[in-house]
Amino acid sequence: MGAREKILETAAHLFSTSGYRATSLAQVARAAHVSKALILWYFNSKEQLFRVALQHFLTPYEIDDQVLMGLSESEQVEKLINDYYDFIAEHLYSVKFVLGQVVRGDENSQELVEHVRELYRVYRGLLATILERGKTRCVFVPQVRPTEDAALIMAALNGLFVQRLVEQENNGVARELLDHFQLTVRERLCTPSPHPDVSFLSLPELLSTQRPRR
Amino acid sequence: MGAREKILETAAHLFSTSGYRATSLAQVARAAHVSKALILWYFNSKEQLFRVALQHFLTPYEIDDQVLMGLSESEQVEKLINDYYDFIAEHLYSVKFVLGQVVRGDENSQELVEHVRELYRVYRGLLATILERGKTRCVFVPQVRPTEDAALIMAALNGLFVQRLVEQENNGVARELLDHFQLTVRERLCTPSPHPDVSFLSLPELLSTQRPRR
DNA sequence: GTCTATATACAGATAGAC
DNA sequence: GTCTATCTGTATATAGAC
Repeated sequence: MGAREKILETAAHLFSTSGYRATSLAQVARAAHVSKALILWYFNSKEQLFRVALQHFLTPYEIDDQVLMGLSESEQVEKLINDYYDFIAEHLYSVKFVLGQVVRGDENSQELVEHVRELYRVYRGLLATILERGKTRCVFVPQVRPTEDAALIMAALNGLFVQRLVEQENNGVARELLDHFQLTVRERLCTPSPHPDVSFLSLPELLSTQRPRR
Repeated sequence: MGAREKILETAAHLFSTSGYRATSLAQVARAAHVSKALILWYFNSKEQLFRVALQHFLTPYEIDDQVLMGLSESEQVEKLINDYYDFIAEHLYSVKFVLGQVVRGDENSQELVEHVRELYRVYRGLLATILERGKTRCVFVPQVRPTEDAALIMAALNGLFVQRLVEQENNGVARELLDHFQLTVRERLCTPSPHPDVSFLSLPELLSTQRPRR
């Protein structure tokens, strides 16, 4: 790996974990085993280094909606939720960083935040579309309000992420909560099966009266 | 207002919006119309100024659970949700700051974050207790899992907050989402009335029937 | 391309006049 | 109490040798 690449990778990592101001060129230089001067030879200023380095963890922030082909609406929702969660878990340090920039309103990363904001909207729109389709196909309950419920699902997911940050929980506990969330979402969205287990709960029966076929 | 007070207020505001490192004593001094030396005469170091200034917006972070007296379990949940949301809306800039510290893991505000973490746990515990009681009293559906559902509700609330930050939405849109969330929570928790009006919206009536005495 | 040496600016903190 | 002047460290950035 060339020195330039090494610098970029190191900078992306340090900026992500410590933020712009808290990361000095000296730190980057030490961690990348180069001199400060070399960094400024490639990138003319700290700010430029920052911008270019951001592309490193901005590129993978793309949505691939091909993978939803052939799944039922409820499976699609389930998959979108899991994927979102997995994505955050996998890119934890950079997501944390972006959140930090959002919170601070740092002017150095306006473009970054805007990009993420856009991805966020796309994701939510995708969810809403699926909810809408599932609703018209009567796979989902008619009370579903696509836009609002999509926003709520996204909010809950973001909240689970924040919860994990605040509580400093390990992934295990958070996973359990996600499973519980998946369950809750299914119960809220999906039309109950024609032969519900009536033994205990009365709600499903109630709703089953207004349930047409697939 | 004395110079000391002026410094404290200015510092609290600047630290809250820009963070510890990004706020210099010179800035504080300029904004408070005093000299740097005076700041260090009152508070011996920048860090100490930071700590003392934090108390300014840490004090109001208390939970008053007396106000829940005389409400039904479902009303209690509703109130807790609204209060949490209102609190965040009201203390937006300091909550943003705390979130920023959590995200960054800043060692200068360990105590602050720990305090908030504790309040968060108490709030969640309170919610869980109410859910538990409502469940045994059959005001809530038996599928309710107090701990998990409380955590989920908190997560959704935090998520709504983050959503608002990311989307830079005005309070109006966020309010609508909160109302939709309240509705969703009620539908999930509350036992349906024995004679639900299935025609369109059954919920408000629903709640009025099952409201027992104190 | 990569380095050392250095310029320049600004941070937090101290000394001491008033 | 409040100030000006100054010290010291560290940050970004430049100059120039190799």
